[in-house]
Formats: sequence, C-alpha cells, structure tokens
Amino acid sequence: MTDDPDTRERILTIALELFAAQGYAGTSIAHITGRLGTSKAALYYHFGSKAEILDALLAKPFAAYARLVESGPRSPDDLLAAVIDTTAESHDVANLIANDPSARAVLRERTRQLDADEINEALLAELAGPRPSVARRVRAHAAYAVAKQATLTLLSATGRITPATRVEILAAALRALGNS
Amino acid sequence: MTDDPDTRERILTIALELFAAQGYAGTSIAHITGRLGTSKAALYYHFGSKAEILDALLAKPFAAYARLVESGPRSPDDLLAAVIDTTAESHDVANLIANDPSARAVLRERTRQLDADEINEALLAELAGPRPSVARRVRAHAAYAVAKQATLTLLSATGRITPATRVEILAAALRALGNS
DNA sequence: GTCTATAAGACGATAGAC
DNA sequence: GTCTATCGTCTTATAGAC
Repeated sequence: MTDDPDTRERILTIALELFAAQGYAGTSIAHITGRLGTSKAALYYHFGSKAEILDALLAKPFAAYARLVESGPRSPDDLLAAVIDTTAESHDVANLIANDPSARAVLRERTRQLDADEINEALLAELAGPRPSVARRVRAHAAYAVAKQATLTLLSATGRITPATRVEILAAALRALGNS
Repeated sequence: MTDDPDTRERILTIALELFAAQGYAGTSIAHITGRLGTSKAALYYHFGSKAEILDALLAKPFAAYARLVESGPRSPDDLLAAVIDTTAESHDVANLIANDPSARAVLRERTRQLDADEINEALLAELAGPRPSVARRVRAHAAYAVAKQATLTLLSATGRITPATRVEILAAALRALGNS
C-alpha cells in the first residue's frame, strides 16, 4: 500500500459534509484542506482532481442504485422498500446526486455508466408497469417521491429512520401508488 | 425609468436557466454575459452583485410560498392543492430553492425573512395537525413529498401539469396522508 | 506522505470613456 | 446602457524539497 487509507477517508468525510452544505462547485480544495489540517498538495497526493473526490464519494451508492435497477421486476412492495433502504443507507450522497446541479453537471461529462436520471427513469417505469395510463404514471411518480424524498426529509428532520418509520413510509408510498 | 427592462429580464431568464443546469456557484457572470452577448460591466449596470440576481429570481416565488404559510389553517385538500399549484407555477425556481446547496448557502446569509426550510416546516406542521403521532408526522412528510416532488419530476418529464394530472397528484397525496 | 511555493487562469466587481 | 481595461482575490493543480 502506498496510500494512507486514514487520510483518504478523512478527505471523503469532510468533502461530503462540505459538498452537502455548500454544493460541489461552492466548495474549494482549500476549504477541504482547511478542515483537514494539511496543505492542498497533500490532498492531491490522494486524489488526482476535485472531480475524483466526487467520483469516489458516489461510487458505492451509485452501484447500489444500479443493482436496484438490474435486479429486475419484482412487486411494488419490494421495489419501494428497496428504494427506501438504499436511500436511507446513503442519504447525504443520495441527496448530492439527486439535488446538487453543479455535481450533476460534472457527472454528466464524466460518467460512462447509467446516470442518475436513467436510474430514476428505470425504477419509475418498473413502478408504472407496462403500457401505463397517464394516471398510472402519475401514481408511480407519487409513490417514488414518497419512498425517496420523504425518506430524505425525515432523515434530516429526525436523524434516523426507525423500523416503525420505515413501515409507515412504505405504507404511504403504496397508498400513493393506488390499489390497481 | 433609467433602466432597460428588456435587458434586465433577459439576464434573469438566462441566469435561471444556467443556475438550474449548473448551480448558482457553478455559473459565472462571464457565463451569463456570454449568452447575453454583452460585457460583464453591462450586467453590473442592472444588478449590483451576483447575489442580487438570485434575490430577484427568488422574490416572487418566495412570496408565494410565504403567503401559503400565512393564509393559515385549512383542509389538507386545500393545502396540498395550493402546494401543487405554487410549485408548478415556479418550478425552476422552486427547484433552485429546494435543491441547490450553493444557492441555499448564499440565501442563508442574506435573507432576513422566513427561509425555505421554515416554510417547509410550517406547512408540514399544518399537515400533521396538533400534537401529531410519529405515524402522522411520517404521513405528512409523505403527502408533502408527493405534492412537491412528484409535481417537480412530472413537470420536468412531461413539460406541463394538465388538469387531469393535477387531480391525480392531489389524490395520491391525500392517499399518502391517510384517512384519519 | 506532506511540505512550501507558484504557475496559470477564472472569478466577482469597478473605473472611466463613450 | 454599454464598452474596454483592469484590480485583487480565489481557484485548480503542479514542481520540487524533505
């Protein structure tokens, strides 16, 4: 190992916190190293560029969402539960992918894989079912909004998702989807 | 009038588009004037700073949301319908306030009024009702997520919210809220 | 692995002419 | 109202010593 895994991890932790608070573009390398307590050059030993930090941050949650897509057709119940869990597991990063336009703009030019929008579309399509009516598509969007956004806002309001809360979110998402 | 209202409006239109695509911090004044076809100095005749552009962009939608809070207690039906309409009316700006961390960071230091989070909290509290149970709070978050986020994603997916779509979103939000 | 120093350019904003 | 030119600062990123 030529790398110090500790410093690398600390950079990622600090970067995530600052990106979440001020956005990717609004956070400078100097900002990060200010908290880290080292020079900027030290950071560039661990990461080749600012965008690589973003990549490293997103790699794991991104893979988790991609797995969600690839594991194919299942009941709305199972799918929505999986969305809630995956979102809760990586909520700060999920927020970053879903929300920060500057982070999204950078990823647009970098990522060769399925991007965040494509993942959303695939899950939405699975929720809506084959040849969905307009109403059915709206319901899919509604259920997805509950599973993803309500999980995110509840997480930031209460700190964590208890099992009881998880059950309630899932039930609300299923009600939003309707009993077709 | 010493001002050219046309140029001022064009700046706001271009700025909103770029802020939405790349974030507030990710968009430079040179970027905006590049599209505008003038010098940077010309822009600074119309706006005293970059933050003032953001202020001007947010003023109207922000006031609409604030009115929503101040118009006080009403049925969940009416409240959720108002959230859907207010969100649809100003969707790019609503997205900016809700999502872009760099825009939010700037506003945090500028705005003396109710800020975006306080508006969300007030509407959430009204939806949850007095002394809500945990389940009731989760349901309020779920309904609010539908009214706000589903409206936003449907708008960007389909271009506009038809009356039929509006009815479906509202119905899904009310189902998510539950029949207490 | 971390340092100091600095390159090279983008950034927000202003001065002063027209 | 818009221009050219510029100020001072911040930015990403690198060179080279330790």
